[in-house]
Amino acid sequence: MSTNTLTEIRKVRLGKAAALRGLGLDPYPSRSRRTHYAQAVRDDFAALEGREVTVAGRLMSWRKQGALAFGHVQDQTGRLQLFLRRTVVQPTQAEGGCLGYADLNLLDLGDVVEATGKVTRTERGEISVLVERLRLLTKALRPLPDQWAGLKDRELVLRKRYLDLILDRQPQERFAAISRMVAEIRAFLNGRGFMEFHTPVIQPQYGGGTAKPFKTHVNALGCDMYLAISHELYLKRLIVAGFDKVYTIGRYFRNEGIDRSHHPEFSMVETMTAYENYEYNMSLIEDLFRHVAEAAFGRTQFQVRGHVIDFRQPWRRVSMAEAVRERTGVDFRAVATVAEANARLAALGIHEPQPSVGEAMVKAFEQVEPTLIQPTLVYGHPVEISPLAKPLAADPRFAERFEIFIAGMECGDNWSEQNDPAHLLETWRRAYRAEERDSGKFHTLDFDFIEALEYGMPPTTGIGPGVERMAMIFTEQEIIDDVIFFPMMRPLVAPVNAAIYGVAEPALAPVEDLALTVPDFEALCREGLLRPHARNLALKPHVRQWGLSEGRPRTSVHVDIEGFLAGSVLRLAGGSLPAGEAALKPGGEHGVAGAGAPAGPEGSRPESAELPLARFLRDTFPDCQVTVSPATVLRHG
RNA sequence: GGGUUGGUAGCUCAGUCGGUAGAGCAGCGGCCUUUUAAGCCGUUGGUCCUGGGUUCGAGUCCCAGCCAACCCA
Repeated sequence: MSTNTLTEIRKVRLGKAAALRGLGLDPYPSRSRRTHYAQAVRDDFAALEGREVTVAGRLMSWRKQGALAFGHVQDQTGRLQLFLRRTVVQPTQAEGGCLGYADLNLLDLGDVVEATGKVTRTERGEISVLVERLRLLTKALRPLPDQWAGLKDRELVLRKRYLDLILDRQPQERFAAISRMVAEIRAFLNGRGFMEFHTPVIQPQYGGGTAKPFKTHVNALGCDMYLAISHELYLKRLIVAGFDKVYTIGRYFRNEGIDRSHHPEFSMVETMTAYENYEYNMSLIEDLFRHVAEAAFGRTQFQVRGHVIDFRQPWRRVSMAEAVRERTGVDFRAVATVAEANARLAALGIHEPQPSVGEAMVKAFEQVEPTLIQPTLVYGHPVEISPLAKPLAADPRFAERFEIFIAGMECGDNWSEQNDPAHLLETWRRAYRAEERDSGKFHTLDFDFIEALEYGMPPTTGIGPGVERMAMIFTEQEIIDDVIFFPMMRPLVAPVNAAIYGVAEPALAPVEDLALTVPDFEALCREGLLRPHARNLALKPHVRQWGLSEGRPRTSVHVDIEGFLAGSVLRLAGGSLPAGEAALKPGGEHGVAGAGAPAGPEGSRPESAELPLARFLRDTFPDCQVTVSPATVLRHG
């Protein structure tokens, strides 16, 4: 049989799965009886030699030598050799699900197997399991990439990260380390008395930062919302509520550029501590990094961008003004006017005039950043760029705010929170311009938050180190995609998969909900404002019933129309009706449920009757072929 | 945003001056009682990213596009 294209390989393997079923073996049984990990067998060989163990994992190598066979299983801890003798392996038998030596050709590399047998050492000295019972746990339908070469295609590594990890130990260890790192962050904060809370990812206002948000729509509420660009306003509400030390490991979404150190979706550890100020946080962040280094990685020195960074030393603390003065010779504290500040900037070779002295200093500071190699805390940012921070008592032109720099990278932004509601409102009002609402340049006006502050938030301070930045430092990676397991990429259906799965075109885009009702939709069509995109329209009615257990059954109905919108599905709302009424309305004037009165018992498929909407479409767009699927009925509650 | 590079079999890669598309691994068939770059022999397998163009003839040259990476801002 000719087998080489992926399609053919897949067919052969499906055939093997069928053959296994023919032998009474389930190619996808429900569980394993593993007793030992590979690593444990190797580590405890002295104690385990001659004793029976069961190991399980992916079959990674396979060498048959007549009546002998050798292979390796790989589990989370590593690989272990399987040693098979024809005379020792139990023959195929349905009960127990054992696969015998005669049927080993039904196994493929990449299958997940379980092997039971005595721990032994082969003549060449490799610790092995002399297999007595072999079970297939999962049949793999696709071949693994070449193991010797590994996955080289960077695009494939990113798109199919799981393959890279099967083949390569290094990224496997890296991502495990990142997981440990996050666990240690939690352990550290919990140990300091912090409480972890969830804050909303979908927010009506994207407050707490300046960045372009992702916009989304909440159907149930009929309004637009934003994915979080920050979580601090919610943490502060928790402080108002009376918790003194809170944190979240938040998911952040910023609709901005992607490069080697920025990703639209990322995470930060964000804390809020009441009754303390930024100086508390300087110590907290230092201790946090030191704890993570030692507890999750067992060392304090790391290679970052060609520098050896040592987290054991106390971190340097310097004011931004002083750091700029040291590096450039310009002391912006002594600069009185914007004109003078911009002249100083120009002298430094920066020909981008800034609107304030403070912002000019920040611009000049950009020259300093790359020189901050060992962990450095830079405090005293200009208040102009610190609308949520408190001014320094000693010099109100600067804020109680600090940033962390490591190997020239900014690794966290932190401050004493502005808790004067009148002052904050004033600041926001000054900066806010409605027409630039979604530009990402200004804080939004979150009156609900101001209101919370007006009840009084104690003095509060927070830190916000980026999880990915920390991961890059501690795992010594320079590209953010190497610490994000699933980096964001354009969706892609490979042609070979399109063929295998019978996808003619890229899958339809997610449902486009215009929040239109059927009558509105029909009216718009009649007026010629809406026209179908394609000739073939497929109507799919959906009936959803809920509230049955509460004795208040409700029914909502909607129709998806494929082909009406280019590349997406149009969903028409049918509203909600008391149960029964919808069911009893076949062909009711606009009742889409008429397509399939949900009268049958649960799970039954109602007959598809003529749908008024379908008739309308046929009448209005005579060129179109209109097909109606049976209604899908969903019941819950 | 700019520049550079890449996309050929499931994977890793060759492909000369424009002349019928190649290898290794995986797969398939056979052999084999101690293997470890994965035993030995045989064998199969292609949307050369897509679409145009030039040409008797395009993986190769030209144009446009798609996807990605790397570097710079």
